[in-house]
Amino acid sequence: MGSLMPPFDPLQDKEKPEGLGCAHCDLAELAFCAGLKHEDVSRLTAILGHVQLPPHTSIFREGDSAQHLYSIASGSVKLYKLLSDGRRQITGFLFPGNFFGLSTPSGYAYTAESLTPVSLCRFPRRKLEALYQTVPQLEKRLLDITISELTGAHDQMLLLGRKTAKEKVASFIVGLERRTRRLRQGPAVALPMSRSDIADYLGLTIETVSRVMTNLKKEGIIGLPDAGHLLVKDHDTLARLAEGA
Amino acid sequence: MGSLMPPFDPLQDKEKPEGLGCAHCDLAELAFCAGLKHEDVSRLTAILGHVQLPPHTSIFREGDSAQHLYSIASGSVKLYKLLSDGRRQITGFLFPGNFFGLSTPSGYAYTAESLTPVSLCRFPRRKLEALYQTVPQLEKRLLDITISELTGAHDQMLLLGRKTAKEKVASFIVGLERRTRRLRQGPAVALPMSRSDIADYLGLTIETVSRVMTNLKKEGIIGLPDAGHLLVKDHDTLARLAEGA
DNA sequence: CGTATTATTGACCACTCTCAAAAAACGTGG
DNA sequence: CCACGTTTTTTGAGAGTGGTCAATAATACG
Repeated sequence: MGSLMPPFDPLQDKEKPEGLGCAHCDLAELAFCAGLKHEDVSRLTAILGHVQLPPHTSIFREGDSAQHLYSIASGSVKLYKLLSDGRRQITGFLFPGNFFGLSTPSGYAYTAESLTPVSLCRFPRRKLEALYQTVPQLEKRLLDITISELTGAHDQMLLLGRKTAKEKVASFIVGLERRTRRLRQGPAVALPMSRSDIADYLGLTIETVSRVMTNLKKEGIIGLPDAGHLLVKDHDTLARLAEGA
Repeated sequence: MGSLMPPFDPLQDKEKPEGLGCAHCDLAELAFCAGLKHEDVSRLTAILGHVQLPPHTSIFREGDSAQHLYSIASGSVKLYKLLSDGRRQITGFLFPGNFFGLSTPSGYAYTAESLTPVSLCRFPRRKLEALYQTVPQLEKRLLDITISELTGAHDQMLLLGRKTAKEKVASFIVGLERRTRRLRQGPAVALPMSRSDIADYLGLTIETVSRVMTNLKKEGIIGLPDAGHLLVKDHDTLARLAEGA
């Protein structure tokens, strides 16, 4: 499960200890550097640090005081919240170019954990906030990102509150396919998360997720070449299922 | 159902057609004017318009091109999304001081509708964005508001995906009580929304909401003096239920 | 390979939904 | 102000989707 998100070579980052990078970052147009002038990107580069993490490692926990913001260079990450008895809700799966760690004064609202080996850009919150004055574009960019995340959260609320199991799984696959489109070469969609993660993302059990996946496969809508990969065979039908039509 | 949110007098706004107000707006510390200098508040006042609406009136619809942002002066509002077959998810109930209408380039992500008679401050998006340059505080404020809404959305995802019917209703009551605390005089919490609205907010049916309410009442945790009002009798037990403990 | 973990499949069950009816609240007009 | 019809809420009986518990199969890993 180490090479599920292939487009970025972890070695690339390991070789340049700090400060470098970002110049040849393929993600320029994805990450929140998007649309910044070269000199402003340099200002960002000046304050960020690079972090490498193995899979299944906590990046920060819900309630921790929020010292950093993160952008994913390679690998994937999950965000989740827990109830006291262990029930878990995964609030998002993140991929290269995605941003996370924005918080209220009461600390991070969720736990962040690597799914695969990840390479992260880490921005000290204080320093980033100080940069707002020099690069006001930055704040605009963060607002846009946050609004876009809020919109996604609303979609997920509709999914969790009102969709059937089959519609939930279909929505998950459609969303995953879309969000990882530019990161793939082949037709197979990587599933870096476990069935348990998918279940906790959709408000279902692993058994139900497994049963629905099997049905979709039997109906010829998807293929499951191996655990860890998925093939969208009938995108239209899947999209129609996802919208509950 | 016309006077359920009593602390603000609709007449007050009717008498001053445009432009005035805001100076004696009790909500200064709630709304996004919070912490602005007097002259900056004036700049805001200069671009905003006042809107009065009767209950059960659409303010804007999902997908509409987003021309305005809104702040509630008095009354309450619901936000919701629909599936093609009519299934509905209410994503939020809003009260005086709350802000809504932030959107991505693809338009509003949800429909907004008045629950009671409402008095709104309406900000033209273009003009507000132009003000960012003069009043950078504004953008910071909007970012804070959006992050805070995103945090709330994550809480709601946990509720929708992982809480039982009883825990959902308890969470709803606790949240409503907290969010309307400074707007009440008496001990009774106003319920400006219908059972159907509550059901669509919690991902339940009206029957289940009604049954759970009846149970909570029989257990002496809440009181239901009349439809439209609710009394929290055992706040600790309710809060414990809400957290699933 | 052998062991541990994860995913699938099966049988059964329960929480919540559906359908239906009664009760209460609301609005309207006489 | 009350009678009436309408809408909303409550209550009840029964059903179904998805959950629980358990066993098997597949996969990962040392």
